Amino acid sequence: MVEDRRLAVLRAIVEDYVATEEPVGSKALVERHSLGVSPATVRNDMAALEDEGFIHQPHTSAGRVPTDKGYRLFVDRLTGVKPMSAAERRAITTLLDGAVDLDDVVRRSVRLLSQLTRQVAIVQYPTLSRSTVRHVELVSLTPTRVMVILILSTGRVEQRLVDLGAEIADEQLADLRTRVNQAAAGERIADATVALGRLPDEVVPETAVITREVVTALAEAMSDHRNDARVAVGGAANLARFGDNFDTAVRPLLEALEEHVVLLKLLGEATSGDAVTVRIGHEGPYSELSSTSVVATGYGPADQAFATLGVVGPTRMDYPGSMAAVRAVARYVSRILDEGHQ
Amino acid sequence: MVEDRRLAVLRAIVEDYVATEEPVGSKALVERHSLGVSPATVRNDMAALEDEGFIHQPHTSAGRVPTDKGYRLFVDRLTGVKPMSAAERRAITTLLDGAVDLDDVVRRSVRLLSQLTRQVAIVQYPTLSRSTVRHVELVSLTPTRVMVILILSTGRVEQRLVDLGAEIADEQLADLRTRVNQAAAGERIADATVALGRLPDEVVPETAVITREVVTALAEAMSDHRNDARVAVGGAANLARFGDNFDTAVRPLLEALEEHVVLLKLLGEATSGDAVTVRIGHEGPYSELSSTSVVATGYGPADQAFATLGVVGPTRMDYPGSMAAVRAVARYVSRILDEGHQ
DNA sequence: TCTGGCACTCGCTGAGCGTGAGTGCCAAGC
DNA sequence: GCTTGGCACTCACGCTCAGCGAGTGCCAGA
Repeated sequence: MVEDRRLAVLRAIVEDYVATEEPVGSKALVERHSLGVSPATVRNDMAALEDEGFIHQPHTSAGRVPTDKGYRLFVDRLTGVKPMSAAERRAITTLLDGAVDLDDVVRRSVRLLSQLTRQVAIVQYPTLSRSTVRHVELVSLTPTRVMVILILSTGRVEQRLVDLGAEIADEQLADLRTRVNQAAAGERIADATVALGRLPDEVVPETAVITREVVTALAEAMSDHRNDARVAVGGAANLARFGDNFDTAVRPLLEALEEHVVLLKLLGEATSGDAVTVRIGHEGPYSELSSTSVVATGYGPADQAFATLGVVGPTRMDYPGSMAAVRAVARYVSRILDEGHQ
Repeated sequence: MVEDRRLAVLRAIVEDYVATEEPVGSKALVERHSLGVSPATVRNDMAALEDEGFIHQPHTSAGRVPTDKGYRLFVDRLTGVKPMSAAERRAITTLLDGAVDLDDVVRRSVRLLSQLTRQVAIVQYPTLSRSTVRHVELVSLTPTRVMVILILSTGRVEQRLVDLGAEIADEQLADLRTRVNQAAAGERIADATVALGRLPDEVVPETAVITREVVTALAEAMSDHRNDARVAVGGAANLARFGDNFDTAVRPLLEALEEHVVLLKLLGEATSGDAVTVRIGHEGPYSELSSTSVVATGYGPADQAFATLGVVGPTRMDYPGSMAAVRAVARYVSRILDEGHQ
């Protein structure tokens, strides 16, 4: 009844405001939407919505603008699942199927997401917690420095440069390589770390120190810490589209994009499980980003720990469209990872 | 004499304009610089400089602004080598010495450059033309898909996902791995490509197809094509500092930053050898970037093909400072790569 | 509960005006 | 032959102010 119409009015306000970027008035509203009532009625509803804090008037003789609370209600109760168009589906499949490796999947996903949503896209590199060690390679760069390369069953590769502090002969290195691989190959990360931890005690004392250095580097590479910290960002050029409020919106976001740790926090806190989550304006932890929203979700092969991906944009954004795009890309990427992981 | 003073006036104009971002007038000029002449004289010089096209007047009754030609003269004849401060040197060494691998060196360099110059920094990943193959790893993901991982002597790692089109047994894969490594390990890229090319003819016919797929992927990974196309970008937040002329300067640059191919062209054309090169405004190939300049240089271990790094910013930028920073970072990175390469 | 009418608010726009930084030119001086 | 002080001139910028119009709140009647 009345309550329903009020929600319809709110929805109409959000939609119009997102489309026009201008405060929307009662008259324009009835013209553009078939609400079946007069502007006066809409005005009453607007007054009520404003009392409840869903919309806000920039100044007396202006139209209304949704508040964060208004967007929240819109997102929670007023948006259905917006299906992707055929062209969009095609874009997703063709672009992502061409990926040659894991990094490429991530890079392409970022590009895809930013193009679909015309927002800034952020994709976290998948964590590797459940994967197993495929191979460890030790490459001698100088007599005292070794590059440790860890290859995982997912195809993910981690590298570490190790300064041994002492010279190592080629045979020693070969022996060490064999031992490390015997201990770690085929094992899950966690198990491999344990097995490797025992290695220094098993070798002849002279090489114990060197072994320890290598094992430490491997352990570090395996702790997904640094992996967690890696994100790909794309579509920053889309920021150009909201050229107004440059200082309040664009600048802080541009700064945040440089700080990958901040981005991860942004993505991480917005996400729970594999549902698409939306965080609107001030709901986030950063006051400087109070006029930006985050739409994010977890993704990953079914049996693996989640990574997250999503988009960041102005609170005045196309939530249904962004949510649909984020969901679709996450699903498709998950499927690719699932295949790759068998 | 007169000519000398005119150049001094040009230098003063450039310096003041870079500092204040405002057209500079004759009076302000004599106040801030000890030119030893009166404003009237400076005005005469300015008129001459304007006739020659080195400076320009936005409108009558305004001060003068350097033209691209003026900046060019400034860069070519009026800037000495500006030494880095002790603090800056320290920043370079401490930040770069902490790098764990090649990718990390690049990432840190970008960060460093953008912080030193307060501009957008771009670093191309080093090419690998002269390096040798250290190891090739084949990881079976599904019965018909294999991840090919190429490890080079520089520590660089390339991955390719290969769809074999047919199933491959574990023993077959192990055999193939051995053969590939026997053919390629220790060889230079070019030689390895040749040796690998012969492989499909040497194996039993049943595995020839599969072998060919793998070899093709390796050859692709070794051609430095995709490597060349990789760049790291940082400091986009610095764009926020020139909030004026958002549309003419910030937006096109932001868009260019997304297009790594464009960036490479930008860097590449600006660079020749290991000298720091400056390209100013319209001198570049992109008309949209006519109000930005590029300061770039080649870098890399002495015996290797060059990669490039540099900064991009408004034509109104601190050229001496940027050139010094670019030169210093390039040198230090080259040294690190030299060590790593022994 | 909805609607039409009406008075009111107030940001936006554009015109008009004063101010001052900066110029170009000229005649006198070193 | 440069350099300099003086002087008239130009013109962007900032300010004020009035008119416009979109939009509102309220009220009385359907």
